[in-house]
Amino acid sequence: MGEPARRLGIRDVAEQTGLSVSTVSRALNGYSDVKLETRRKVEAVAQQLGYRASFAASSLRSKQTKTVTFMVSKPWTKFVDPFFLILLDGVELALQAQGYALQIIMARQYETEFEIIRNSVERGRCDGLLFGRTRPEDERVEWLQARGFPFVTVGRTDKSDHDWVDVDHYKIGYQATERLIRLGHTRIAHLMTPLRYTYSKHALHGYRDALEVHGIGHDPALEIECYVSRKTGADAVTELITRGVGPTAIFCGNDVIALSAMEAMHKFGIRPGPDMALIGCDDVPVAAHVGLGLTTFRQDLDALGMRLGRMMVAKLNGDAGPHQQLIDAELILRGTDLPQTGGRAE
Amino acid sequence: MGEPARRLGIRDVAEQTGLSVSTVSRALNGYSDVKLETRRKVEAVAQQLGYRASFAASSLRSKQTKTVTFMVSKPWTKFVDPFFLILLDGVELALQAQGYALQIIMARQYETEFEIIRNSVERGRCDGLLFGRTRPEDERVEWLQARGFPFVTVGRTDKSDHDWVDVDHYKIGYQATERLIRLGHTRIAHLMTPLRYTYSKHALHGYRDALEVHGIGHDPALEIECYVSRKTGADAVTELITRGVGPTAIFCGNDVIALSAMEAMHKFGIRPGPDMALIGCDDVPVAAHVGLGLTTFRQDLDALGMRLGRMMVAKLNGDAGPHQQLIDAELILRGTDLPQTGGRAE
DNA sequence: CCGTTTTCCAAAAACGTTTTTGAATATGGC
DNA sequence: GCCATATTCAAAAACGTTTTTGGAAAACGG
Repeated sequence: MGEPARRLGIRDVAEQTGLSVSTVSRALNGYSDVKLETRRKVEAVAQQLGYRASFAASSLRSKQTKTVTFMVSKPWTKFVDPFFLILLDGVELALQAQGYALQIIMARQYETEFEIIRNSVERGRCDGLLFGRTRPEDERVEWLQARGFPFVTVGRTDKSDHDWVDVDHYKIGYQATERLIRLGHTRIAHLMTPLRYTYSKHALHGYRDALEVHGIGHDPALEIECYVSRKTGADAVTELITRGVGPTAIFCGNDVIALSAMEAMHKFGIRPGPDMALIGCDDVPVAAHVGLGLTTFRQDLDALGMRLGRMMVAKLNGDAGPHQQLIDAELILRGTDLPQTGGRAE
Repeated sequence: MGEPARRLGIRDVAEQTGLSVSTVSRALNGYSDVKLETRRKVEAVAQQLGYRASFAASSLRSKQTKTVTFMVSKPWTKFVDPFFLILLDGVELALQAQGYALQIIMARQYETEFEIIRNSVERGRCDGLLFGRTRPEDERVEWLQARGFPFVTVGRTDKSDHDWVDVDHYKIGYQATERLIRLGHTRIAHLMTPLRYTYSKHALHGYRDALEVHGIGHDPALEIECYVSRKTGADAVTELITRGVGPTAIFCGNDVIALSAMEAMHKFGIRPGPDMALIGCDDVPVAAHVGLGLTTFRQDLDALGMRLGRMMVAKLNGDAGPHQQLIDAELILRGTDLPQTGGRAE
């Protein structure tokens, strides 16, 4: 028999405070043309009533959502790559400091990513977009650029005129390979992350350049592309062993591949480290605790995330750009980067 | 000098098709009072123009967002617990099938969770809410119940009249403990997840009940609460060893704790398994590959997620409920659940 | 062939804000 | 004391949809 439970609206605050709706709105949104005393009263009443502006209404009228969407891709979430998660933390921090909210959305597969982006952008569900796993020719980037919608990517593309942050995978590939060469290795395999991603190519170039600089030619049989499920690091190791192409060291594109590779080595009775040097990338939590400790590269993801967030905010505030940031990874020496022994069985 | 680039609106579709705005809306939303031929034409034009309804406008008018928010807590994202991530996959699948979108939002700490929920609900940013890490007395649950806002939790509270899905941690605790007792152990420690969470208490009860049923009293010195950073599983093991309370087996509330415990054991020269039986919970990806293989419990998270999603949809569709689902975990026997040897040094 | 129902569409109201515009009052300079 | 300006607020328009309401034309029943 009661009221039909209307939504608590700005009108209620206006009535309760004896002011007009417009004044209440301006008071709550921090405009300067409202007396301090009035603002106080409005805030008090709003607080007491528990009023908050309807998101739909305010974003319809003001044409901004004060929200940034980060799109994550499924393959990574499945195999629980900490990469994006830790990144998100920094992003959120940076956005929040400027009054923006972060909202995360999952994409089941690459084909749907584009659709998700279109939907988010065309329906006006966010003011800016963040995503990773960029490809050299990335249709998402092209579409967003054409529309002039604000976005920052984690990773580069072939186009250079958009905002991005990225880890210097070229340097990682170069440093890892050089480290292994210095340890006396000459037959160094590279278990690559999927080459469709730009960063995989960067790592590959670093790897090849390091070999070349030291007078070692690269051998296609030692370069194997790995995937999350189809062909894992273990599969690649099996391939290397059974084919007898005889590497004595392996540089893996990421730790998941390295971990998987280590597992296969155990099956073959090969000790990661002493029998087969190994360097990974990402420094996943278990890397330090597996076997002798996996030598790998650590990235300051918190910093990367913060930069990502700040770049987004800058763009949203009208800063033209393009802003681009390349950050270095740090080589974490542990137990698996051992010298070439030569005295191995076989 | 061109047009000021107005947003593409439903009006444009109406003009292009020669119909009224209302008819276009009804056509696009699948109402039955529009001729098939007309609907086709509208859809074609909308498609061609690339029109999509403004989210703000449509949700303002229709009072629904067709969106469900899942709130994840930071501690878990930091330590990259795959738990919620895999869960999310199932949730998304179930929601999407019913035309709902899933949006994820991070909470930096528990204090902000409540604020985030209030903001999402009061500003009308979503139609339903999903979250985990429930506590026996959970203010989030109470507040949402009082407001009558649709939500489903992952985990139970002391109130029984709301929707939830949960893993039967009582049974896990009971089974793990019983397994260790059957192996001859009588001094069985329990490294607990934080007791503020309901599920930790369930596991503890299962542990204690199993002991009691087999005539073993529980020893407070063997029950140690572990946290993600402050007091880890390693710290707890150190405490157990240095205090000399002499357990021969440990049941850990989750695998992260177990992994950390194993690390400490190595420091003490204790072999997980032979010297100290160990059972974890969650079956994180590395569990199978660490040492002898960690014996643990696997939960069908995909199924749990799907149920969670379907429950949410049911609630959104007006199904009264309450719906509650308890799912069993499966004991995965690997290498660390070994019999009591008795012949250990000291 | 007339009255009734069904089918299909359009006009207008409504959603809850923010922004624009304007106006009353207070303040300042001289 | 008067004009110009600053301060503070209110009325009304606008945002882009969906929903409500109504009405014309078509189909139907007898």
